[in-house]
Amino acid sequence: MKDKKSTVIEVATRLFAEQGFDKTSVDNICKAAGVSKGLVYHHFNSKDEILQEIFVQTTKSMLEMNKSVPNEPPENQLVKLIENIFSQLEHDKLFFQLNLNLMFQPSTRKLLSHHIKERSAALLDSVKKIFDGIDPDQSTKLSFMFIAEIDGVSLDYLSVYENYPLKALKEHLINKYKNI
Amino acid sequence: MKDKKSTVIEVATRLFAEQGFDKTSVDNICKAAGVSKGLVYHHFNSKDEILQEIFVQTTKSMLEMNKSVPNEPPENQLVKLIENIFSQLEHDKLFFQLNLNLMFQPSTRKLLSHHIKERSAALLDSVKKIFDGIDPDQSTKLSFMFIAEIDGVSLDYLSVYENYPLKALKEHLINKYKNI
Amino acid sequence: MKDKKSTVIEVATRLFAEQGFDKTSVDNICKAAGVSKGLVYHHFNSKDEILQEIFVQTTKSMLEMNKSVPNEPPENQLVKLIENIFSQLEHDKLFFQLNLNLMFQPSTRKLLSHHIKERSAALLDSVKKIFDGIDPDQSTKLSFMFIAEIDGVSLDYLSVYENYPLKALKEHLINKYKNI
Amino acid sequence: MKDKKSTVIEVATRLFAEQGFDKTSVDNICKAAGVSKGLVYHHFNSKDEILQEIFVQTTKSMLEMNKSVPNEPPENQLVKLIENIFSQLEHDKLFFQLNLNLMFQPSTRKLLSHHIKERSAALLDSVKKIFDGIDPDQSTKLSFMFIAEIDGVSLDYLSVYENYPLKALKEHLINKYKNI
DNA sequence: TATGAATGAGGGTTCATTCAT
DNA sequence: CATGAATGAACCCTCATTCAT
Repeated sequence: MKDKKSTVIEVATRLFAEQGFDKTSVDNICKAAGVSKGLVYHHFNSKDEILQEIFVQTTKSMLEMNKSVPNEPPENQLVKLIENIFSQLEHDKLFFQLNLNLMFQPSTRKLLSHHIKERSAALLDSVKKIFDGIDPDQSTKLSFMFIAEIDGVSLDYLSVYENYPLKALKEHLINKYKNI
Repeated sequence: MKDKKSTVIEVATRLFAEQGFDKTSVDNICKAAGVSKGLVYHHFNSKDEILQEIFVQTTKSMLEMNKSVPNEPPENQLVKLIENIFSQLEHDKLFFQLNLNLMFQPSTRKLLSHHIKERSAALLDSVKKIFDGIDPDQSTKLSFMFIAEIDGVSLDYLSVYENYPLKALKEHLINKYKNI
Repeated sequence: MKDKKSTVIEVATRLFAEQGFDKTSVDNICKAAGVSKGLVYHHFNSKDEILQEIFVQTTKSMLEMNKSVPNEPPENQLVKLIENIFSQLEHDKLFFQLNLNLMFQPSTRKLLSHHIKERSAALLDSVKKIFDGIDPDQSTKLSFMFIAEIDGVSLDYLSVYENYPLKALKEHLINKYKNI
Repeated sequence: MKDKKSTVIEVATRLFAEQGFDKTSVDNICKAAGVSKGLVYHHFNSKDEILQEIFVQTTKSMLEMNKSVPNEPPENQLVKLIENIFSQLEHDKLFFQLNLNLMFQPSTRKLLSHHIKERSAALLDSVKKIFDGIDPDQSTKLSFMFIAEIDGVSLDYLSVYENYPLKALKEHLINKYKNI
């Protein structure tokens, strides 16, 4: 049988993604997870702490996903990275949506500010390593631009436009970066 | 003396931006605006309605800001649009932050979904009109890409990275689009 | 009809006296006072604040009770004071019991520490003024002794011994002080 | 190594004295004592039972402290008793404070009512035996007065006045009783 | 003896909303 | 237009106690 603490984390992650952190009560989580309130507060000191644990786990899996393959030429790494991200985008919308709303909602932002900084720096670093192999002089600017493109597409796809031409934009970006 | 209803809207806008919609109570608004609860509920049927009125106003001023100048060549229009947006980004961070968190927080998203769709369509339309003058075959894709770039930069600048190289990215985009 | 805020204060005073502060829930108070929780929190910021308001009121009425009559000889003042206090002791046990448990229970002590200091100083001052008219050199010591006797009798009568010989001790003290 | 049950008693005594019975959770005790909840509930049936055991122990040591020396003249016994109590008062404030708040807080009062009666009667009895040797006709009244003086001084010293003239009052009482 | 996961009732507090004035 | 008292449901959290291991 699965660890109850893990169950709580899983359920909470889903509910936070679907309804938002503030609109998800601890009671919601308990009922959805089939556990008592006491159990939740036995494993976590507060609702905030549940969120923080989720964010840290999420960061780990994002970094895992973006791990570059150092032996390949940088252009290939970029292409693979793009393919990776777009594939995830399609298959785990909720996961990305959660991260967007955690980062932009003032209440959760404050709560996670330290973790957000760490994660962002790590992601930038990982992209910059690739661009250092392409154009060291402009690698910072290019990295920020690359990240902005990814973030912008994600945002528009996930939260703005229905019928978003995700595939077309993926091809567009792959074409742009494979011959950069 | 200023209209009390307008005062409420102004104060609510600021508080929603600073603290988030859910964490701002009607009482907060009343105290900050120096009016009574009765007054607020005389002008608005609910807290949700305050938010909707804010969103509609915000949409108007965003469209105003993005209004193209039809007589100029499309490249110039793009450049002017970019300059416009980046200038606003710098001078009214709170305004953009509010829009980000309203759109990505599930609770407010639902509330505003109709208005969000309208606004997004209008913005897309206004950009697409310009790209139609450049490359009608790809204007949709190019418009989405353009919007993604703007949105991504905004998002990273406003909510992710401290010391974001906003100016460098502005120049980068202007260079990209002025000779497209 | 009586002010609901006053009703809450009255009911809370009684319940705190009967059950203790910690064992009296806000819900208890609401039900006993026939008001809603919202009403209580509309008038008081917290349960603690209710207690503080009660303590301040109590202090006022204690000082009122101990007000000396400056034109009389000090011995008479002492006798009147003793008679006053013993009469109150008999007729308002709950009132004194409340004050005892508020002052000795660590949680309420902390909460009220400032008010407790003020009250104690005021009471001491009021007694010392009388003893200054009897023996200025020893007035401090005599005041503390007098207060200790009163406090000790109160305490033993209210909270220790059933069948306490309150009258006999009153006579004893009156005899002691009328010819001091 | 010390008995774990004794450790629990010691820790609980300290915490009850510092924070009050109601504000001390079983979990507080467990953590401070370095034992598990299961262990505590193995040795005690309930939190209340811990308190009762503490009170009984406390009573024993109080009676021990007040034990009179029958062969001496009663005046000397009184003086020795006063010196004993004041010495304890100075050196173990927490111990006395605990007893005060246990006796005056309604919730703990009820719980301990039987033990409180027993203790009080025993103390009165032990004092009365001395006064019987001085003035059998008035020994009851004198005993209650004596106890009231001691209790009043303790109460004011422990819980009311900072900078209490404890020594002066001790001398005052010793002078009063040594030539009674 | 000893652990700590698990329960569930109840605690203090917040808040959108209503309504008499 | 304007006030603010009043409601009641919901929220986060605490805690004495139980029990499988």
